[in-house]
Amino acid sequence: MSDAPALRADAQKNRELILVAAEALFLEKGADVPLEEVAKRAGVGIGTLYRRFPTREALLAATSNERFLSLAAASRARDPDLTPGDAVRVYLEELARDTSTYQSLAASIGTVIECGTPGCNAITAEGHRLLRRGQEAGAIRRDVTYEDFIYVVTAISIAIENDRSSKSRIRHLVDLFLNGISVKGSD
Amino acid sequence: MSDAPALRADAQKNRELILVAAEALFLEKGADVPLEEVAKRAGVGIGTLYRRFPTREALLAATSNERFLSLAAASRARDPDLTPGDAVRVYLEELARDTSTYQSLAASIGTVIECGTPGCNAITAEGHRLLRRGQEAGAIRRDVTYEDFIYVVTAISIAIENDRSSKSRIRHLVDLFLNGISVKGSD
DNA sequence: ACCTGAACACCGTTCAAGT
DNA sequence: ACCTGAACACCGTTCAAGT
Repeated sequence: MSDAPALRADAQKNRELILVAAEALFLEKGADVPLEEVAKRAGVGIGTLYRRFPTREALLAATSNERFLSLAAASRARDPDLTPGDAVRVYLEELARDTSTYQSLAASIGTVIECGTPGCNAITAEGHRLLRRGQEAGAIRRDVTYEDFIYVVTAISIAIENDRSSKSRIRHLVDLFLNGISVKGSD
Repeated sequence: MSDAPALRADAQKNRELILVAAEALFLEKGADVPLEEVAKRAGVGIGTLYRRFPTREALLAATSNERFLSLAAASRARDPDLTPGDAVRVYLEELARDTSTYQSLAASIGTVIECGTPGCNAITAEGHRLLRRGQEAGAIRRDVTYEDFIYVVTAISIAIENDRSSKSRIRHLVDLFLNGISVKGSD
C-alpha cells in the first residue's frame, strides 16, 4: 500500500515542518496563502516544498488527512445510535463544518477529497457506505449519488465563505438538501 | 436613477469596446481571463479599463446586465402558465444555466448578482417575487430565503465547473433542492 | 476629463548549482 | 537524494505624463 519509497531522514523532517507550517497558515490566512510564506515559516526553501507537494491541493490534502480520518472514525462510531437518515445528516453537517475550517478551501474541496490519501479514502468510503445504507433502508432517493453529497458540502462552504450565511446555518442548509424547499404533500 | 454624469463621447465608445471584448474573452477563456488581455483586445490601455471597471466583478456584472434583464423578463412572461412551484423551478434552472456560461464565474456569482445594475436588480427582484408567491401559495417552506436560491445556483454551477457533472444535471440538482434527497413520507 | 503604458508589487514555478 | 534560492513568467494595480 505504501508506495512511497521511504524518505531520507532530513527529507522526512522537512516534510513535517512544512505540514505544521501549512496547517497554521491555512488556519490564519486561508487556503490561498502564498506557498512561499509556508516555506519560509517552515524554514525550508520553496523548492523543497514543491518537491514534496507538487500542487497546492496535495498540500491541502496532506493537512486534511488526519481530520478526515477522525471524521470517518467518528461517523462509524456513532453509527449504531442513528437512523440511516440521521447518519447521513450528521455526516454532511460535520463535513461541511470541517470544510469551513480554512477560508477559500470550499471551491477545491471536491478535488482535495478525492486525492487518494488514507484520510480522503476513509471519508469517501464512509460517505458511500452511508448513502447506500440510506437507500437500502428506503430513506434516501435512489437517484442520489455521492457526487451530490460533495456538491452540497461545497455549496454550503461557499455560502459560508461569501458571508451570506454563518456556520450556524449549516443545519438549515443540510436540512434543505435532505428535505427540499417544497412543502411536503404539495406535489 | 442614472447617477452616471454622462460619459464623454470617446469614453463611452471605449466603454463599449471593453464590454464587447470582455464578453468575447469571458466566453472563450472564462471569467478569470487576464484583464490586460481584455484591454488589449478592446484596443485601449489597461488604465482605461480600470477607470471604467474598478473590479473584475464590476466588469462581469456589466457584461451580465443584458442577460439578466432578459432572464427576468422571460420569467415574468411565462408566469401565468406555471404553478408557483414550477415558476421557481424554471427560474433556478435558467439562472444556473446562465451562470455556467462563463467558466470560473460560479464562485463570484453571489457578488455579481448583487451589484446594483438594472439587470442585477431585475433578476433579484424576480427571484424574491417568485419565492414570496411560492410561500403564499403554500408550495415553498416558510424558512427558505432568497439567499438559499443564490446558494443553490452557486452550488450547481461549481459542480458543473468541476466537471463532476454536466449541464444536463442541472435539472437533477434543482430537483434535489426542491424536493430533497429523502424519500417522501419516510420521516 | 480622459487615455496611455511604464513601473511596481506579488506570487507561482522551474532549475542550475551545491551538499 | 535532497536542498536552496535566484531567475523567469505572469498578472494585478497604480500613477505620472500627455491629449
